[in-house]
Amino acid sequence: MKLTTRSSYGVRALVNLAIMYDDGFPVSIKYLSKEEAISSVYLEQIFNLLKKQGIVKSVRGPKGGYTLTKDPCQISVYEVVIALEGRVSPARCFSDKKEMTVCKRAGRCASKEVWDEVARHIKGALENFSLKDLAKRALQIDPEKREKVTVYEKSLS
Amino acid sequence: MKLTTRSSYGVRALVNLAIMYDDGFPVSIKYLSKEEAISSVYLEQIFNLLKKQGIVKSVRGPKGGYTLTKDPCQISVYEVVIALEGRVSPARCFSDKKEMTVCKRAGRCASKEVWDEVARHIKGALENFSLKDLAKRALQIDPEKREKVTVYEKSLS
DNA sequence: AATAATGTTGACTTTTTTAGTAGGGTATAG
DNA sequence: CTATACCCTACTAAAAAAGTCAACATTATT
Repeated sequence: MKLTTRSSYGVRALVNLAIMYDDGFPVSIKYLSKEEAISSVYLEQIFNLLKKQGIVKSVRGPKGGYTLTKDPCQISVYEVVIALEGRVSPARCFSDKKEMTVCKRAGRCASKEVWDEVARHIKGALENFSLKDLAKRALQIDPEKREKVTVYEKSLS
Repeated sequence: MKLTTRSSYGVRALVNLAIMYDDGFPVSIKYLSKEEAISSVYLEQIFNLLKKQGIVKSVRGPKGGYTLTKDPCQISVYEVVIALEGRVSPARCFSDKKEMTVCKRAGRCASKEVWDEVARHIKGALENFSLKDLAKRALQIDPEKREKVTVYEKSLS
């Protein structure tokens, strides 16, 4: 019942974009990878997926980077997890995307109903958090965060 | 965000024990592996874990097998999943068993709170299902189930 | 126009986990 | 005694996850 690092790295990185959203600066992989201590090459892959799913857009060249396509309060963690993980259902008897059933026994399987219910709960919980919420919380928790952001943004001007 | 086959196999197999609980017969791996179409050697491993966690007890020798240690209405799917999966938390920044934190950033990590919340929801959902519930449902769903059980139990007498 | 800082892409490698096998035990009903 | 169960410790193959590499495309700045 676990997430891959893609989701957790992805969410952590996106929180930074959310913090800087109003300022309009694109955020570079380099900054993110330093700030979150994640391999920059790996982060690139992750942002590739996020871009494909329309969660971020990119700006190339110097002072380039990524920005959110929507206001952070409109992006739920659920959306991000689905983009990076593909699904949220604990069992593989069925998938999130297609309503197509994989396991042949699913029709006569009582436990399928359990996993189904769990998936609904997970979805509900994840939908309840927006990137805005997390950004707010991150600033509360880490007092140095604001400062770091300011320094980075100044380096772009 | 997925479960391994251990949990789903385990739950499916245990539903059979729950159905036969009142009759007092031990259920053999052989029967379970046939009934649920799961490799019998693999199922043995799974029941080994379940036994270690005190969910089932075993009877050796001919007509032996496994039985539940408690009434099925007192065994939640959560208990089973924890026994087989070890945890229910989506991220690995912390574990279920020890309250020990693994990720160094956990203290300053806003997203940890999300995974925490999700874990609570998953736990809640899983605790809401007992093996008794599933047994009942399984009999509703599959009309032939009762018959198969009867045949098996007769072969033991 | 040159440069350097960025994103883009696809293939590659390594590590970890999952799922399952093999093959030897031990206990016990009949 | 023997067949039928559980018991235990390895081992292995396959898949997935995590991460790396290399070559390239775009663009702000000078």
